[in-house]
Amino acid sequence: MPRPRAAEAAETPRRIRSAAISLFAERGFHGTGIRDIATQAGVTLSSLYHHFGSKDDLLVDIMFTSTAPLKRAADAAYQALDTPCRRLAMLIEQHVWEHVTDRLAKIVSDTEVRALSGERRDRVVSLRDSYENVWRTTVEEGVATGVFTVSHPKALTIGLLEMCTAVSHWFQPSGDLTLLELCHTYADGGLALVRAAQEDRPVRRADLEIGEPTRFLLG
Amino acid sequence: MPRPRAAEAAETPRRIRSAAISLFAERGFHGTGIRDIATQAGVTLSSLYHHFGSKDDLLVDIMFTSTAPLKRAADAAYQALDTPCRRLAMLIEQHVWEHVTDRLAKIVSDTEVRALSGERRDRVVSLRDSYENVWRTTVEEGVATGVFTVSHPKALTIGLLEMCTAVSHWFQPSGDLTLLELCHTYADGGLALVRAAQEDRPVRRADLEIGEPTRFLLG
DNA sequence: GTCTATAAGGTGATAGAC
DNA sequence: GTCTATCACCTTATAGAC
Repeated sequence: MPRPRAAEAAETPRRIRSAAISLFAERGFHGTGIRDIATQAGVTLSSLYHHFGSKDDLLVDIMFTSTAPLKRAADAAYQALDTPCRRLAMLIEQHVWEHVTDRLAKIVSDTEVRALSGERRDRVVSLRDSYENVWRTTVEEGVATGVFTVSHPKALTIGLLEMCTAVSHWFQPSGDLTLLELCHTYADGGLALVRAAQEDRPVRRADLEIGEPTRFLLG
Repeated sequence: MPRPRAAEAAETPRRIRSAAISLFAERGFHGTGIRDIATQAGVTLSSLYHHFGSKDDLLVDIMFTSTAPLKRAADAAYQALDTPCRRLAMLIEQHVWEHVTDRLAKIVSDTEVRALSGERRDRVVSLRDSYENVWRTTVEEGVATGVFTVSHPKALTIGLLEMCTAVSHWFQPSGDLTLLELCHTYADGGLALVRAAQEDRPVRRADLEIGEPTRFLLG
């Protein structure tokens, strides 16, 4: 018994998208030819253009397909959990989890925004901003209630986000460190980070008397 | 009185390098044409090829010129300071300082390694590894002496490094937050991070009962 | 050291048959 | 929906005069 035609038809764009993701992640958007994608997907050039209007459209499609689930999960977690600590921990763990399980698409989403321009770029940036706003809101509410103590919340929040994003570039699960352990470790790290200005913290920069950062840089 | 000829001659490659840095940072290596660089530097195409053997050579030159001072400063700081806390704080502050004051070259160094291959790539990666080894060694010594308490040192060290690297992409000095304050804030953040598994830390992931990261992701 | 001119091949995208 | 063939352009790099 043959598969339904609709399922067969939907298979081709999926293969094209998958081929584009791995090539864009490895060589970059401008480093990848439209022919390379077609070849790796096992279709001809014209077939590719039948499913995607342009190379730019293909990139936008990849970015939305990659970012939208993360935004949905962030909204769901924010709604379901009830304290800044719980929300931030879950945001961190979801972000890390997705950036490992869907790592190639995440690399493309996080490095190739600059390849877009105009309205296409605006839509992608807008979705990413709405996702990051969940993080920012969570941190701000933690600072407002006093459970987070950090001297410059915005700076550390974006730093924390980038730290979690970067797992796409280096992490490989092993016996030493599974993906789940990585998520837990980064959640604890993030919670420590947003309390970095706690008064009674034992090790603080100001007590070290190390001078300023330019001390070994100039000359 | 005219300038010395040597200084005039050395000015042209400097202008070429500067033009290439800003274009590679903005559009990426493959998104930048060799003609764009020549035009922005105010020289002809052949003049560019007289100073740099190829587009790849130009990229390698940029990466070495950008990374070498950071490695030198890291070695100097490691030698001059005497505890893991002091060394790590200074490594963080130097890294952040350089990634802001020389931000375009750092963006190129950090995102375009994939554009290289073969021996050129090996040399660049080798220099970067030797720099990161100073960080790794510092964290390991802190763990060995017990002043750093972190469940997975490698994972948090590379995360911390990426967090500091990312300042190139977003930070702009302002009245709210100067570059020096950013350096200090990140040093304190880093010190909090490498003590994230401290037994008596008040807010810990395990106490939050939030479930696992897939809770809001599947379905 | 810098120039003009050009080689040699890759690029995104389309036309039109089947 | 998929194919072959092709257009118009852009790319890195080099040749050879001055």
